[in-house]
Amino acid sequence: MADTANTALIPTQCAQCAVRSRAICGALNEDEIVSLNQIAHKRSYEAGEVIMSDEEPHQFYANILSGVIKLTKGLSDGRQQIVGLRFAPDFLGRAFGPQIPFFAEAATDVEICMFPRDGFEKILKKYPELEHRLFERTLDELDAARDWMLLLGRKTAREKVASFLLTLAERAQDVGCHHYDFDADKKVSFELPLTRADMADFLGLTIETVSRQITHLKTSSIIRLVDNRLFVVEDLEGLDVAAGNERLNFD
Amino acid sequence: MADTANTALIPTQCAQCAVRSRAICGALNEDEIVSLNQIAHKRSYEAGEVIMSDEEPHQFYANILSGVIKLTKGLSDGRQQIVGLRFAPDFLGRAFGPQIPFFAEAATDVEICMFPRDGFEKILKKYPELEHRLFERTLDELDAARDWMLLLGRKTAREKVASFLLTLAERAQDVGCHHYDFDADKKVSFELPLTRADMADFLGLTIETVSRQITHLKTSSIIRLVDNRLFVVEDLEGLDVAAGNERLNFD
DNA sequence: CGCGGTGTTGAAGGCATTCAATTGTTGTGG
DNA sequence: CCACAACAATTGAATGCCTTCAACACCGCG
Repeated sequence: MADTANTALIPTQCAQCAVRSRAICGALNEDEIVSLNQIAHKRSYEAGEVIMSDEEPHQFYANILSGVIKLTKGLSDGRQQIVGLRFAPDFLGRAFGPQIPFFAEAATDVEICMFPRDGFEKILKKYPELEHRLFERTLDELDAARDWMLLLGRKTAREKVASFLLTLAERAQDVGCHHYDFDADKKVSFELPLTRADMADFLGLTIETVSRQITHLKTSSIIRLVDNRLFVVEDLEGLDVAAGNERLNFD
Repeated sequence: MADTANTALIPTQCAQCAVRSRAICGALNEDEIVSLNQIAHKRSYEAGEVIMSDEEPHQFYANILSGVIKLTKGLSDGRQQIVGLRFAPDFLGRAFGPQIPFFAEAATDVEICMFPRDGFEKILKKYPELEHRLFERTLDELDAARDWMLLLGRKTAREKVASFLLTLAERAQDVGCHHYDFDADKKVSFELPLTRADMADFLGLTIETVSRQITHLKTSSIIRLVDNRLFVVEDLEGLDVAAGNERLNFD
């Protein structure tokens, strides 16, 4: 039976893990985490490396410890679409079916905590709470995917770019890493984890169009770029309007 | 009646249900189905009626018995995007969270088998297999949503329309209701369950563009229209090529 | 310094949209 | 049965947004 609830039982790797409470591991109690930790090991990837492919079953599931992973689908003539982005405490892998219908590729340098397939699936069967947690995450993913469908199908280039930046800004606010507050009034700032090409593939645009829209947002004093990757939001409300979320009513 | 001794336990409504085996109910054994049936009742909607709204929690979950339901999201200025289509044995409602971030609207006349929220959630807690089944469906939905993101972001109008028709054609083949085989060689045919306007909202296009692309597919002898809703696929391979899935390689 | 990778900017063209008009379909009442 | 209205779908012409093609700027690195 389960031992006395004792934090000392938690493996040091997990105790020191930056994402444990927010990752799916947060659903587990001490001995559950022990059994998961027993099969886990860390691995890192460099930007551009393929982590999982749609061509062969993935041999592991994983938590993302740091970095950003892009999920991509492509057409035979080379056109590509990013169908999902995974950040730090997110889970990687399709439960129950080892086959995933997309590529998972490191967008930045990435660290993951990986669990071999068989072992993880056993644990998944054993602890329903874990499956439940995965289910809820999947539902959130689906919501996000639907938001994205609205963006891809109905928004203009300007709105697409603004929406994406807004998402990143909100993320930065939530995580509390708007580390870059030059001014007294704290502007939100964040590091873009993607190249312009990736941004284009995410938004269903071309590189050039993305670049032009960023320029436009700059000249509108809605955002400012410290460098190509570091964005400062000067006018959050303006960005929201540019994203097409709020429309001023002058009727 | 092919079933064994216990069949008598199954409520008549369920025994006669056309979708039972394929719906989530298929995951349940006899007494489970009894308890679900106790809280269930049928209801029908006319085309155009809103079934669930994002403004208030939905008071029930449901199986679709017949008809097609469209899930829509919109921008404040009226632009709309269909983010999902639900057909006959599909499930409706977001598990665990009664709030859904979209509208569910009857695209055709619809019949559903509805379960009050509280009761269904209790049963869901009680029978893990039911939750598991819902989870797997959610994963499939997510896959479909990602396919659609690729379509919305990267395909041309021609490819979009062709892809959609191809999906419907495949559905018709699977279900085995390519009822409309004029000729000896069986051409796939199906009834379009949407107006041109809905099609446009699904594909991220305008009504006019959808119409033009259908016309083009007609003049290319890839499809034929018996009437505005009844499509016959004359050249399935041609449709596949038009959809951008297969590209002939002349390299 | 030259080079590749990444990002920006400019000009021309194309594809989908917008605006507008017509045709086809359905249902209702005279 | 037909006229008529209301809606759905098609077709045409013109505009516009995004793409395509091309050139250039920027940056780190050998």
